[in-house]
Amino acid sequence: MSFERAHNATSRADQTTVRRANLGVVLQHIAGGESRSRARVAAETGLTRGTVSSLVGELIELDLLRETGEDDRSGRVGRPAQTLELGGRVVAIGLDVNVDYLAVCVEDLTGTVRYERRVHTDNRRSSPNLVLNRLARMAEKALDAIEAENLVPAGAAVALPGLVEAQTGTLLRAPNLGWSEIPVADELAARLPDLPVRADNEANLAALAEHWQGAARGLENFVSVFGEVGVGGGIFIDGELFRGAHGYGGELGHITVDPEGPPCKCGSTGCLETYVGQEAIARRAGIAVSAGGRTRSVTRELVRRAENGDPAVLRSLAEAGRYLGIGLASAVNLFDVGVVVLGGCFGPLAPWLADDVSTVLGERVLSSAWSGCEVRASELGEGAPVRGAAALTLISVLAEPWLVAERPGVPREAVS
Amino acid sequence: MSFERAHNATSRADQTTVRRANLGVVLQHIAGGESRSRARVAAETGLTRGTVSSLVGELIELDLLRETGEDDRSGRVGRPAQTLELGGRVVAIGLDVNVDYLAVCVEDLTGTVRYERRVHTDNRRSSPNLVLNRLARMAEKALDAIEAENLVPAGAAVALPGLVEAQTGTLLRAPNLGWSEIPVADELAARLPDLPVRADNEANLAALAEHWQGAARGLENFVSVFGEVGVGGGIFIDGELFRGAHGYGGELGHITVDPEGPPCKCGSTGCLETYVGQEAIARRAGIAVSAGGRTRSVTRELVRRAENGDPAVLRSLAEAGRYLGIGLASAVNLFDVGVVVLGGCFGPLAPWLADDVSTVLGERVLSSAWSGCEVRASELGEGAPVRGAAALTLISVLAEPWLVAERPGVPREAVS
DNA sequence: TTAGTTTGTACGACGTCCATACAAAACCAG
DNA sequence: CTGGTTTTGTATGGACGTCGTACAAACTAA
Repeated sequence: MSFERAHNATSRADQTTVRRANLGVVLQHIAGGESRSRARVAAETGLTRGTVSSLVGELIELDLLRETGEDDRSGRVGRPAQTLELGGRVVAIGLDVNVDYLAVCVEDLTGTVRYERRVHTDNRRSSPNLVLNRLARMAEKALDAIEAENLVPAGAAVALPGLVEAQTGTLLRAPNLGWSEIPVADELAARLPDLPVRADNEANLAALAEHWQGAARGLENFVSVFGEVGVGGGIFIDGELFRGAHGYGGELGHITVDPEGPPCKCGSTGCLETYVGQEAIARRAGIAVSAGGRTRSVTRELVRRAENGDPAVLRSLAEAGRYLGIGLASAVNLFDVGVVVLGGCFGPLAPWLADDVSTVLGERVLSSAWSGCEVRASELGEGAPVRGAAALTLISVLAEPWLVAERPGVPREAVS
Repeated sequence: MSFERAHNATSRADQTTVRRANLGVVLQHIAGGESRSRARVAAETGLTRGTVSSLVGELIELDLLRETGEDDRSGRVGRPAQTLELGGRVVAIGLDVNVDYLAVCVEDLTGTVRYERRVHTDNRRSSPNLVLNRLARMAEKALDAIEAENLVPAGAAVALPGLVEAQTGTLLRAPNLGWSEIPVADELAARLPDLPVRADNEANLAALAEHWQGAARGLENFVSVFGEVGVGGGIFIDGELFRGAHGYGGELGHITVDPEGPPCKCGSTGCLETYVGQEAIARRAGIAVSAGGRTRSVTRELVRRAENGDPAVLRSLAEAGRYLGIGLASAVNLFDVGVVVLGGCFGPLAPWLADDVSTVLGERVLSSAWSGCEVRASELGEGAPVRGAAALTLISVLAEPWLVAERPGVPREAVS
């Protein structure tokens, strides 16, 4: 199953093109909302009931839809509808490599988490090879659990804290991990036979997760900023993750917020990350950050002290909010979105950040007079990247359902 | 002819969908490049020769293709091809309202300018109504010229120096013009019967023009910065103009380059425009800018003095180059493009700007180590917005050729 | 029980592309 | 000059997918 997106490459169309498009339309319509019967889908999509019947039949064969048969509508005239529900056995695997943990999760088409594990290890001190071995073993256990429940994996994706070339799944550079030029997707694919593996930036996948099941549910356009040791950005435009030309767009952390500012690991000066990265916030707040310290515990300490009204912490967070606002304003001016989501460590800290961010956005966003910019806190927090990694595959399946038919693992005519 | 783009709104597909898509594929293939015969188009698109024949036949009927019959290939075996050429009578009108001039042009599908007029007037001192009347009269003269040559107008678009809601064609705010909340597209449509009119930001349209016939020909991804009194940005991603959620994205001029910088007209401080707007450059260079002075003469003066080695001017331009680099670096980090085009007044000044911009981009762009960012000077200069306005319609026609059949002005079966 | 309403399926019509065959127009070899 | 080869463009039947219509199924309301 290949996942390339032919965004603008106008390619020749065919009857099969029509069929595939309509399979996607029907599946997404049922996934997205209220319609739960063939007749309603037909009425709302404009397709004929006959056509919808045929499409639904194929989707049921592909194990992407189920006919539950229950219809609990009362007092309505006419033959009762056969209720359609999303998904049977198709699931996706999400993986996450961060500085101080590895994570895996399994999610089905409805967004329900069916399996989840998280292991805390300092990945800065291990070689990429060792870490990927460990992650592959975690994925294998997840695959065992999937098999035990008679589910079928449609694919896997891994979230990485660095610059990722999305097309090839290569990690170009992860300063906080100390890795560079690692073909992570290929390495994992070699360790996990018969499973398509993709790789993407953790901030991108966090944004995807917020759109899929989090604070940005249903939003077609928003910017999400993901704070950990580094600061990443995920940008959603027209219902799609925006990756830029090569696949490593949306790098919010290295927007210049002050050209005379402190030097950044990236080689530039005054990057947003040097002001609102976790280390910078902790340092200003007077909290010592050991080299091997866990990022989550730092955030917890910040939250604890902020709740107790520690003035140094409150000052530090206020400054962080201001700089976040400056950086986000540039992104909002360029992308013209109406919502900003604060994710990663900014999620728990949002109560002390959101107001300042909001104020600065009001001052610096050109279109704020017409369409104000709303600031929201992440709902998924630290778990967003793994969830987004799973969602990456699931969203592909919803958009291009026919691809699962071309997978060897998913029998076209399953024995059920 | 409606021009809405259903970007991600996966809508039901149909046989007519297939036909329309393939009409676009064939037309764009002939427009884009080398293929000039049915057989070659078939071979390169993957369609059958028979199907291409049928599609070409329809496109000829729509007056979008012509069979010139001449084939000057020598010494090649086989039956000679019937040469196909773009476009017969279909043209588009471009309009441009700037601070100190009005412009109109007529362009055909091959990108040839068939008519062009430019009138210098101080539009800051006139009411919007008066200016639009004047512009409409210029457009009418262009329509007369079109009719005299037996051409058919497919539509018009107007470039505006301000925030434009692209969907409705409403000018929300043009600080340098002193206009706000003017439904320019509707106003012009009312004055120009039977002609679909759209409106867009001048920087967006300048970028479109550079892609269509200028310095960014053939580039799928680039950022263009357009300097005049204000500073605008146009962003091209995946071969399409990026407009953002509401249609007023890409506002490069109001990226923050220094939060402690001077106040900007937009209400913020330290915007890129306050450093590299024409006034700022001229002021630092010691050139007086009168309130009603023409922007073009200021640029000419700057170029003249720079050529003579005026140190104040050279210092001012070096500083402008540096700040342009800082602002563009943020855009390049977010959009992940490989090329930057310097347009508007930055075009003629590029010899003194490009190196500094390039240097700063090398320092501040995160991915510069892998894919360096090239800086180019605009080829169309001041004329880019009008040309882009015409191109807006022409590109629509190439992508969605069937729309011209639904226009009353274009007879489906023309008498020829 | 009967009429009315809604759901899902069956079947023929239509549109579009594909595969194949064929005619047309050139070049090449002898 | 003539016949074979190559390439181009057209014509025709088949495959595929949606549409429109008709019809059976299942429920409500009177």
